[in-house]
Amino acid sequence: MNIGEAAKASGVSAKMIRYYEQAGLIPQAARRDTGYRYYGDNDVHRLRFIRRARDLGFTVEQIGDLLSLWNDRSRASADVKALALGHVEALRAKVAEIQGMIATLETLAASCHGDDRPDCPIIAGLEEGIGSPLPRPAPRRFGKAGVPAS
Amino acid sequence: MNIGEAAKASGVSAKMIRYYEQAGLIPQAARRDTGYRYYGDNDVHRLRFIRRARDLGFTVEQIGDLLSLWNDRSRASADVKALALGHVEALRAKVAEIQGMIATLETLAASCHGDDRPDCPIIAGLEEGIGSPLPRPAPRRFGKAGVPAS
DNA sequence: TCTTGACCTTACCATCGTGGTAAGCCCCAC
DNA sequence: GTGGGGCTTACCACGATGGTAAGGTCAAGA
Repeated sequence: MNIGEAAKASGVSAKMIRYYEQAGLIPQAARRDTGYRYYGDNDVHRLRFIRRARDLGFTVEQIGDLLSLWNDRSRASADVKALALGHVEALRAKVAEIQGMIATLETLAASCHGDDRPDCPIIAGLEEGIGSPLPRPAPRRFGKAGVPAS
Repeated sequence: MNIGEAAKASGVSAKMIRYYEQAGLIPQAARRDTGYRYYGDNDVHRLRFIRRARDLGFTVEQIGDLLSLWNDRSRASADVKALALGHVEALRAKVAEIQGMIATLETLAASCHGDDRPDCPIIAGLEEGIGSPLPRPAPRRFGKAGVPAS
């Protein structure tokens, strides 16, 4: 099948299929005489795997590792589990970070009467520094690759 | 003071100060004869405000709105509160999304014995589709601008 | 006075995953 | 044979941030 059909069958856009190929996540697709890529069921299977891993928040790089593990029929399941649990830890850290933001915002919002009057503790909180004067530059351990945007 | 001092005083890197200026978040800085930008205490105050808003996960665009509200001494506190609570909603959605990922991963990991043997339900889950066959393209309502990377 | 090093300037490039666009070729159905 | 849709590559864009390079400036010390 052509790339469009593979896209429909796998849930990965044609655009992203080309990107994954270029990124080395999937092998170079076979080509027809015209230059069109063509795909078989195996390829779609692999793409679906990738799609699901993305839905679970793995980065493209991590998916590369997962694919290696998938293809290595003799690897220990412990290796896979370690990768998965490591990712869970990263996700949890992200959640904690966001929940900290939520808590601060809710505290501020709770003390804001939210009516016609102009004075507002939310603005004041941003001005003055909420709890600590400057929460310090944030370790940013999960920057960029932490969790995909969507 | 020069940009470096303003950066230290505000917790915003010189790089980002220039970026915020270019993005219209802060007005064009005054310049010395040499072309050096210089800043006063007001500017640092504004930068600190921005810094804290970023720490709370507001996007640069939203911070623009916040700054407008800050500068508009006659706006209703309700306007600020609405912005803040809207953001809280977006953050909560993000948390829910990530927690869904965590739940799935933990379910998979729990059923993986995690020893030397190669068979692994985590890989199988990615292959077969975890719960629903294809979780469907994800509404992606909070893409890009949802929550900053770090 | 000259030098040195720290600071400033602008203009680029990279990240990460995704979407868009444009120019041009290909294929199938009518 | 023609039209519309699919395919190709090669670009640009996003958002927020960091990096680098090439060049101007400033202040302190020799």
